[in-house]
Amino acid sequence: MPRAAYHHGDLHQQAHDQALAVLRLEGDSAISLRAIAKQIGVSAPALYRHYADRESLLAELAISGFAALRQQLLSVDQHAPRAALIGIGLAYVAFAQSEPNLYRLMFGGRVLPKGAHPRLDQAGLDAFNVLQDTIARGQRAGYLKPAPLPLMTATAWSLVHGLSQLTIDGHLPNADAEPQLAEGITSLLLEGAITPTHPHIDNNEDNP
Amino acid sequence: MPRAAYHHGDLHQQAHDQALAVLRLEGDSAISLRAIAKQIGVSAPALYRHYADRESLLAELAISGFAALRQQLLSVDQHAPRAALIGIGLAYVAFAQSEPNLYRLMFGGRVLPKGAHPRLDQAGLDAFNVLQDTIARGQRAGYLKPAPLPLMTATAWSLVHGLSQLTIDGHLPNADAEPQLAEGITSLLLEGAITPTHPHIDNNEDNP
DNA sequence: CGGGTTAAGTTAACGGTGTTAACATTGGCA
DNA sequence: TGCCAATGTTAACACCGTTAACTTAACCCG
Repeated sequence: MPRAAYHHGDLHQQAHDQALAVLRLEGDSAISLRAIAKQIGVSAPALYRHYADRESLLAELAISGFAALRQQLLSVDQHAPRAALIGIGLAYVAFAQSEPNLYRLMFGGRVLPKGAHPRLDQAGLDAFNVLQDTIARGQRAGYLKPAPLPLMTATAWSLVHGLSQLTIDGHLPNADAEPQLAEGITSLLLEGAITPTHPHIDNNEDNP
Repeated sequence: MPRAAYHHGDLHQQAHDQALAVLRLEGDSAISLRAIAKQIGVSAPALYRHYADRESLLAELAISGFAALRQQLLSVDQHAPRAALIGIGLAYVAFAQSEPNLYRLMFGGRVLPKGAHPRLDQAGLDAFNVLQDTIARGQRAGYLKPAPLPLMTATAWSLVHGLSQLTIDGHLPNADAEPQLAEGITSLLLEGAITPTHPHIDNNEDNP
């Protein structure tokens, strides 16, 4: 077996795990190849046999993050359209809140420019498609308006992503009542924000 | 007056400007105190007379960013409620798209943990309040539902923030038709995503 | 006007980083 | 068995943020 062997045999996976642990605890900027190598008990350049550079390591973490997010979204019950939509939203926000640093890496944008890591882009698309399919199902069931699918998907994605980002970074004042917040927001999108008493008369006067 | 003077006289502002220029071009991770000092023609530790550390410099950039965002939101015409709400949304997204790297710094979350820079938190709140006031006005005018104000504000903020983040990072497929997208999304939130059959009149859309 | 206090700059240095070059070791296959 | 490719090693380069100790200049006050 591997008793201080020259060839480690498991370096790739072990570096991945170690980096993920550091990411969870301290965020992506705290991930250091040298520190990871030292922790594993290997020299720093050894990591370059398994990752082209630091960014590739981070990309791989983000890829597994998107896969986990996708799994979490796939586990939502798709029976009733409304429950499915709200369930997707709650699952999405719950993922972000349970893995804030991983989520920030996945969507940070600072690292990982769009086209640099094709597998990353694909993983993001795969998660995106779960949400899109749920919306399309809601439309086919007649529950959702027949608005253009890209528009509806962009709206839903923007809403859950924005809420996730704002909550995990503490930007929302009145941060009390979080679970109700996510559900209330989703409901508000579904049912609309304007008063349903009259069909919209646009140029309404505003003073009392 | 000061030609190659020992006391620079304007170092604080000049470092701020230089850092902002680098931020715009290459993002916050490319901001280096040593490089900025060299560019200005001063030694690196001189910057520590004006900024406690690198993070403080970044915080100051973010503060001025929030002030600029607030000004842009304040310039929206507040006459008609619906136009005001859509205008705020468009102005918000336009700001993010015109200053993507600055916007990422302001909301990145990686740098600048919540309570570390009180002036930053206050600047964010000031911008937040412009949006919140607009929503409250819409409620007083009877245009918006009388839902809890924090809920409505969180929803609107999440939506525009999410859309901004997703578009500037290129996460949305079908990224065509951007201006329509922002307006369509805002309208969708206002009028609701579900088919208006539920409010007990003339329902003929049917589907199991 | 002169002198001291202090704000604002200097160089030198510490420990850390990603990354490359050149070399060493090993496992597996012809 | 012998070679080759994969996978490690050490040394080194060019950066980085930050601190300590020192120097210069500006200003205020007696």
